[in-house]
Amino acid sequence: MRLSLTTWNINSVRLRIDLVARFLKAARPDVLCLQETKCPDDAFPLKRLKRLGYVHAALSGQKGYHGVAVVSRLPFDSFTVESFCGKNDCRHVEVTFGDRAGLRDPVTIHNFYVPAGGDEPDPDVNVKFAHKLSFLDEMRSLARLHPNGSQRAILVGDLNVAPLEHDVWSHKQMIGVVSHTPIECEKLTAVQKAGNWIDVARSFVPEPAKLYTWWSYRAADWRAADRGRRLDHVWVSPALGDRVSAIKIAKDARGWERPSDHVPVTTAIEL
DNA sequence: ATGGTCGGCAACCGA
Repeated sequence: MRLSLTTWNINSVRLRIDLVARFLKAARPDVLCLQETKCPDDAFPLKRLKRLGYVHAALSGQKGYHGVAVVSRLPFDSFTVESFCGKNDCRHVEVTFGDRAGLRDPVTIHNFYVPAGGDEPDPDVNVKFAHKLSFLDEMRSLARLHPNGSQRAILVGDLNVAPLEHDVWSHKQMIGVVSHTPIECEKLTAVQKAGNWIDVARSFVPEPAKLYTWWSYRAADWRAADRGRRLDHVWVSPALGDRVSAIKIAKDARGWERPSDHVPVTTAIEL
């Protein structure tokens, strides 16, 4: 069986439900992982998604800020949420597909929304940056993010860090900008190393090719400037390393009407 | 070097 999975920071799922529908009709992934839903669970547009065939949902939302969700055409066996830094701010949800999806060997999917970290890259004066660094430290030490040799796991989401030199339009000009500072790049890499996670996008498109998933709203012409960053990631455990058959970054979605500043990233995995 | 734009929700906060 082939599982296709999309991660997308939607920046308000209610405002952009028509764009979600447009994407799902065209791409038909089995699983959609959303971040920044900005939507309490009881207001999540489930009916619309069900009509599109996504009848299973794992929601962790709240009013106004943050929020993550996994919607799926396949049933999952379980879902849980993890809290970080002593806050319940809806930045993680995890689902496991197994028997109910017809899988003998289960697969766990972690969907993350890492704190953006504010503007000032100094944890002593900026509590948001301190929170981001602590969040990454907690991710690194969380045992459930250390899949063992045979465990099949996927970690996706808006990790709000562009860790490699060519994950930003200008390494030199971005080195002091939150999302690409050395300390957060090191901490995200430490999360990846601690869990032996494979960076799927970079295994298909190695450096020095530029690769972005986000373009700022603040550019007069985002396409012409092309000052992007790779903030959205798909990682797989070693057991799935040679089973990823494709990855696609849907850059065209950035040009849709009233778009999110992030675009969908879709992976296909042979299970 | 600076300021530039969004969305939620009703004054700013978070991105």
